[in-house]
Amino acid sequence: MDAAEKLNMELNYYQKEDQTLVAVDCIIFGFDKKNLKLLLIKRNFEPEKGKWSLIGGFLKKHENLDEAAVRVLKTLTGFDDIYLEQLHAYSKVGRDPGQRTISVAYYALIDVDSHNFDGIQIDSASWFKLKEAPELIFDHGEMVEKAMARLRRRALTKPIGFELLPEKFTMRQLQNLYESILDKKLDKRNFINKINSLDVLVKLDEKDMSASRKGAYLYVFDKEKYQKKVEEDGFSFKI
Amino acid sequence: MDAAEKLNMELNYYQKEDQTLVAVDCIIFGFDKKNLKLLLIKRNFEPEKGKWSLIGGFLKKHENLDEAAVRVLKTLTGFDDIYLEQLHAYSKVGRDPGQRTISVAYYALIDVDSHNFDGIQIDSASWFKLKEAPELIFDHGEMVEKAMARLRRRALTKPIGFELLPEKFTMRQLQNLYESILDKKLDKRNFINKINSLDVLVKLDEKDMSASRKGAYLYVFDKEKYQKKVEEDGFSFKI
DNA sequence: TAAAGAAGTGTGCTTTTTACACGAATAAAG
DNA sequence: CTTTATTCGTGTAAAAAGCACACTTCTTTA
Repeated sequence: MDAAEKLNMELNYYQKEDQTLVAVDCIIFGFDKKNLKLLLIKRNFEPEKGKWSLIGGFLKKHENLDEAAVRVLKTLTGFDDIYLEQLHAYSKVGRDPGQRTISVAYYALIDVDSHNFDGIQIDSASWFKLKEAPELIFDHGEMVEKAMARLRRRALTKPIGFELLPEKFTMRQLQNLYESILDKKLDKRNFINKINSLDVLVKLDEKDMSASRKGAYLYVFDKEKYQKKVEEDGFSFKI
Repeated sequence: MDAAEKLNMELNYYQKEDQTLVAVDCIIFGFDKKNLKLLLIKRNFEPEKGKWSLIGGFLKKHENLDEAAVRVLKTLTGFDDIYLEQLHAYSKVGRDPGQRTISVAYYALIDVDSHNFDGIQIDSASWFKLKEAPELIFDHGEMVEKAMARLRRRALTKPIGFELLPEKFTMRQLQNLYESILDKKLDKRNFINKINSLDVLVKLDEKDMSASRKGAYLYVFDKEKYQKKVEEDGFSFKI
């Protein structure tokens, strides 16, 4: 039997193949105008009851992975208008001691302040500053690491940072966000010059008075303008 | 029943969850010193018999996804020392008409000339220039697109291009490779200056006489030097 | 010995990135 | 009413990186 026939067999006789549980786990990043945070739950069920983990759920027959991720996120937070991006599939044998499971990780970006989490669906969920997050079960720590690396890269080349901010924000808040994501201080003037040169923000006449006597002008991200620039001029967002 | 209990149920009663077939599909890129190519097979089995596709196989209980990808690749090519990287999980309901299957795509980089494909395991496999590749089954075309985009990004920031070249190569071959990957002409002098400024190649005393009367010096990538620079100086490879 | 063809090499201009400091505005405290 | 405290907002110059660009060298073959 040559290799083609072997593959043939594999592909024809689907019923002989091993089936697997497929899970979706979500790394949920939030930003509260100051710190980058992670939403975790304390498991009140086995296995690993009492330990902290990402939220997750299993893929169902009738849905694709993106839909499963949205469902899982909505179950926990009540929101379904949240930025989600597939990250990586984790499949180590024995990663979940219960049963052979592979997990496809997604990361989500939420503007914490504009979403009311009072109605949060799970009591034992809470936000942790990234650096103060507890140890996580299974390979969830690894997932968070990879999500963070992905976020760092993406935020430099795509305007996803705005997903973490309220619709109206100050330059300072935007800079704080980037400083949190990149984990380093940026120069205020250079940052503002760079952002302005991108020419995708609209400066409002309104001020945010919450952080200073003087007040700081509010800006909004002009998504249409951004997309038009991308399509028409091959513009690329780079910070 | 609150959301926590619902998740609890989901997570506890593993046996009630839908199981899924998990496949691995490989986008195999090759470079023959001139063109970037794709290795495809003509299916001599159902479904979609007679059409072109990526090679693939199913994940088995005892292996993780990386191992499955290596196995699939070895089955087809006979080689198992090939660069592989996970790309994305595809899960559209009905993507495979046979049975509900999700597929995790991997892309592979092969130096075509140094690998003897005479002993290739499947008769109906062949290399296609990227722009001349036939239409593919299922969502394989989408996978190739995404792999290409990933390769373009990666090759600019990681020294993975060398995986596509023989151990010894000329500057011109390296430039041809980058021109193929980026699909644009590069300036010879600027390219060489850039590469030399990275300081990770070793120029040999040997010449390649195959492409010119004069002959062109051969170079090798100094992997140890590269890794040392990354670790010690935070060096980052950028083309 | 002439012709052909790829190999090899450096400079000046433009653009981008980086470093860096002070006056303006305003509310709160006295 | 005046002072104080605090954040906001702004520009320039130097350095580095990117980019455009053309001629000579080498060697084989006719």
